[in-house]
Amino acid sequence: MQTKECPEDICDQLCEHPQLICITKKEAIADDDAQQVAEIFKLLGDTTRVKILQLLSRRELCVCDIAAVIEMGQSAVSHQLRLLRNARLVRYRREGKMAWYSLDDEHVRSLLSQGIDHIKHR
Amino acid sequence: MQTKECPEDICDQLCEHPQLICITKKEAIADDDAQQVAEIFKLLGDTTRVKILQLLSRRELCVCDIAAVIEMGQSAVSHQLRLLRNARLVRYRREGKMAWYSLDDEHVRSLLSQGIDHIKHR
DNA sequence: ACAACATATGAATATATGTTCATATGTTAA
DNA sequence: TTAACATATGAACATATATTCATATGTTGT
Repeated sequence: MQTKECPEDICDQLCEHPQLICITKKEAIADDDAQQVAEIFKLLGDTTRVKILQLLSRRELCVCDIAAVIEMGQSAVSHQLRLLRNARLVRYRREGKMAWYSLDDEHVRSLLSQGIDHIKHR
Repeated sequence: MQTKECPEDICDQLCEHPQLICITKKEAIADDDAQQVAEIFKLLGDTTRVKILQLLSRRELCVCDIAAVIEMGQSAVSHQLRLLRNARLVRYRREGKMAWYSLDDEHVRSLLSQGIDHIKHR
């Protein structure tokens, strides 16, 4: 982001419009923020993870039940759960041999349901 | 999704809990829907595209100005704009040599700003 | 028609990502 | 302790994706 004043826009001949660029740069999201935002959406940007998160948004489930419902291998599910866990989108608790997972991020619940709404209405 | 009744849950010995799985399957998102939802989030799940969409959410811009602001090559920007265009997240109009792009999806504007909020508050 | 320009696009490349397989870890019941 | 089980994880593989380079397309002004 810039802090200096924007020069007059000499342009209309040039493709790059200095003043417009200058103003726009000030409003631009910081690199680091953009990366973090992308990181969250990337996690929501996979069919398997969408399915898992949608299930977990309704109820707590153990790994093998998730695998059974979405019809994928235990290992694949476990790998995906690790990504979601690391990003703190889901939490889990151990109960004996089993691990019960649930959604741990209300923002994500909301983003997900908006995403689902989005595809329903168009 | 299932339509048949759920059997009694015999479980607690088994890992897979038949009744729970059955109920959960009925609530699960359809494969095709999950894929479409993931598709949208996938588009939001890249740093470059987040930057582009955030700029376009504020004002219409031409390709080379976008490139100047986010400091990337014209070609890279153009390729990304094509993805966004194909998914109808952005629209563009021609004005002579230039192409002016703007955001074309209010859901996406909302998702994006929620995503940005999300990383700000935590 | 030609040169200069803005944008688009195909091909190539490097990197990231998702799934599978084999196996490790840790718990329970006998 | 051992067997059975639920889950986690490393390695390997196949596929997807983002960027760059070179070049094509289409417009404007001379």
